[in-house]
Formats: sequence, C-alpha cells, structure tokens
Amino acid sequence: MIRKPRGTNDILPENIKEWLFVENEFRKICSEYNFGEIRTPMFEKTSLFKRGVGDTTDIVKKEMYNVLSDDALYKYKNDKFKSSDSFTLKPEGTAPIVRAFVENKLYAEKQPTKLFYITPCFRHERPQAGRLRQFHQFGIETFSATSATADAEIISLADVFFRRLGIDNLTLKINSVGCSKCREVYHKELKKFLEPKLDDLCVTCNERYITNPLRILDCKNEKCQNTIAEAPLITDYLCDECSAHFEELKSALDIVEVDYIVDPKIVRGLDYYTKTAFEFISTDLGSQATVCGGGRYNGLVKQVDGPETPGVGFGLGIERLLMVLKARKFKFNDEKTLDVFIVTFDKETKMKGMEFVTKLRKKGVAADIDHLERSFKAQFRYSDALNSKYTIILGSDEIENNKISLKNMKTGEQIEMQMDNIEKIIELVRESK
RNA sequence: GCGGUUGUAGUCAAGUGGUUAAGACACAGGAUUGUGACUCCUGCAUGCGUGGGUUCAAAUCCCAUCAGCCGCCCCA
Repeated sequence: MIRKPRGTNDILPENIKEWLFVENEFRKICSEYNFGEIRTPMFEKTSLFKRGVGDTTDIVKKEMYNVLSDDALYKYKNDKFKSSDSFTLKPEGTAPIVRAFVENKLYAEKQPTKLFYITPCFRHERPQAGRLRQFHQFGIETFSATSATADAEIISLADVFFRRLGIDNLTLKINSVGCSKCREVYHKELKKFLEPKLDDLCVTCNERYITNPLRILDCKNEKCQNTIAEAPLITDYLCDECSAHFEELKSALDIVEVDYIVDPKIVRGLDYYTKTAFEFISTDLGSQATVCGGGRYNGLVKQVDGPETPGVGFGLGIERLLMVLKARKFKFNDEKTLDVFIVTFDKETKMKGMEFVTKLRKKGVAADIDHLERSFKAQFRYSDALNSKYTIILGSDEIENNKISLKNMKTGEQIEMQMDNIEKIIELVRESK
C-alpha cells in the first residue's frame, strides 16, 4: 500500500465541516477588521526564505523542503548553480506576503496595507501531535503602520476570534525584543552575565550561547532556569523608542480589553522580529502549546528589497486551533444535508427515479437515489442512515397513477401527491429547515 | 535531528510460543411478497504495521524497517 507522506493528513468529508467553519469565521472577522485576503504560491525561491526568515534559523537550516527548478538543473549542468535557483515549499506565511507586497508595489497604494491569508506550510520536522510536516495557518499582516495600535489591532483580532469560538482559556504572553540597536547592547550584557555560568547550563544552552543566547532564556531545563533566574532582561535594555512603543502597546491592549501577561523571556525563532513579540498559549495541547504567534518586523520589507516599511502580523495554526476546539468539546453544526431520498424498486422505477431526482436537484433540492441495487428495505434503512428529511417512494403503483408517496422521516407522516408537483416538495423541504 | 513508547478487522480491543485469532461497535444482508429508528438472526482478519530470522511450531522471541504517540529541539 502506498501511504501518505509522514506528517501529512487527509481531511475527510466528516471533518471538512470543522475546517470550513473556522475558515469562514476567520474570513468573517478579518473582513470586520478590514483585512483583505491574499493568496501566494505554494513555493517560492529558496533565497526569499534564506533572506527573510534568516539563514541561521532552524527553519532555514534544516526544515525546508527544497527542490531544484528546471532552470537550476540546467544551470547546474553548466556549473552555474546558485541557491536562488532552487524553490522551497513555503515554511511560513509572512515572507511570501512581504515578497508579494514588494513585487506588486502594494506600498504605492493607500496605506496601511492590511492582508490576511489561509495557507498550508511545510517543514521537515519529526511529527508529533500538533506538529506536522504539512500544516495550515491563518495569518494576517499590517504594513506601513509604526504605531503600537496596529500591534494591538492584530492581537485583538486573534483574541476576539478565539473568544467567538468559545476559547477563553488561552494565555497571551507579550514581550518586546527591541530593535537591532537595543538588542546589540542587551546581547552583550546577557553574554557577560552568562559567561561565568556556562558550566551550569545544559549542552544545548552552551551551543545557544554561541548561536543565539536569547534562546537560553526559554530553555525548559530546570537547572538552566535556576541559573538564569537573575539574568538581565531585554525589557530593561530597550532604547527609548522601543520602550515607548512597548508602553504604548500595553495601553492599547488595555483599551481594546485584551488580557495579557508580560513575559520578558519569550523569544521568537524567526530572525525578522523587532519590538513586539507575542504568543497565545493553550494548556490543551501538550508540548506544542502555541496556537498563535507573531510580532513586529520592521526590517523585513527592506530585507526583501522593498522600501523601508514596518510590518506586524501573526500566524495561527489551524490544526492546533482545531485540537483546542476538540479538547473543549466544541459543537460543530451538524445539520441535515439531504432533503430527499428516493426509493425505487426495479429498472423501470429506477429510471423514473433518476428523472425525478434530477428535476429536484435542478430546483436546488438536495436529493439522492440508490445506485447499489439495494432492496426496498435496505434503501429505506440507508435513507434513515443519511438523516434525510423526506423519503419519496416511487413504485409501479405510483408511476401508473402519476403519483409519488412522500414520507416525513421525523414524524412518520406519509402523503401521496402528483408527481409533477415539485413546487410542493420544495415548500415542504423549506418548512422543515 | 536525539531519547522513549506503541502497532491485532473501518473503530475499540482479548490473546504473551502450540492446533479453527475472543468480544463489542460500525458496516452489509435477512426476519413471508412495498416502509427506517428498537429487537432478533446471519455475514465480516488463511490474517496480527512491513520484511527477514530463531523454532517441530511465532500475533507472541530476535533483528531491521515503516507509522502513530510522548518528551527534547524548534515552532503554528
């Protein structure tokens, strides 16, 4: 048997309603917050992510699905291969949106540009519950707004979205990771603090000391946590501008009535974040606890060859969202979908049934008929199993009299009526909705 | 990428070296000729994730491999 690739999922008809539901809710709220939908390709030039997400990040270093383009293969033969000639299945949503913003010169339109997207993402990781190789994200991005009210707006959107779905047990953690200026100062201070304590830190933290000292702050190792308890915090080293922005954000969140806790230790794994960083954490999810994460990225547009333009956004994991909803026993609408099922007896009545079912469908009635040569009784049982509102019996008696028998499956009431009285059926179906 | 753990039908499972692989749910058919739900009856794994090996004998032991789950790493 050929199996699906590891870490991917089929979404079957019985689950699709959950997806459609959250997608619709997300589209709705984005429209209310005045964000417009954007769709970008499933793959991009590899160089976009190397430059946008950051060459040193885990995502770029070891989790991307790269594929050589035809052009690259040709050039490779001619010994002219460049990394920009390979493609990568998008590992995250923001860099492609930024690319589209720049390439389509959206910065020249009225500002700010407020975009949202729904997209699959691909990362080559070891799968776990809540962590897949193909997963799906909702995301939004606001470009050209420097004000912290823009940060508060997207956080509010996520907050209201969750609450509408009845999720009120998430923790919102916010932090400011500063700009390149204050980060540089902070890095030095942090390294100075950690240097004499390296022996007390775990192996990975010692590696992180060299590659990305910020990450040591959210190590889960207890010994490391004790060691760094007194470590300097980024929030104490923010420059005036970043500090003012962070204060503005907190006031704005208070105004829009979003609860948060400041956690100076949250760090984001993508290089492009500046100033605001935040995540919504769930306790229903095990170790993959972040349902939604995002922040500000004031240098990214420039980094991707656009004009210097600030941005803020978030990514929201759809699979994780659905896991939370299931953990909270969320009731998805399970309305009857079939209005009418038609029961027939033999070749002749079946053909008449086909004619009739098509007439109903043309009028917008959800109708179906047996294709498995089932017995009369089995057809009835099937109609019941489908949860159909009405069952129509079409036998030789009915055909002879140009009539049908129509049974209401809920009340058991059965009536006879003229076969061409489709309008009456439509009326009955509408009534029972 | 690292460590741990699990893998018997569509689903949940019993079986831990011996002959025909329990049971439940689901599914399909039937209970006197054209009426569903309840009830009753019948059917449904030459097969135990896959491939090797040990043995007279393997779902059971060993090795490899694949997949799921948990933790780490990382992140949505």
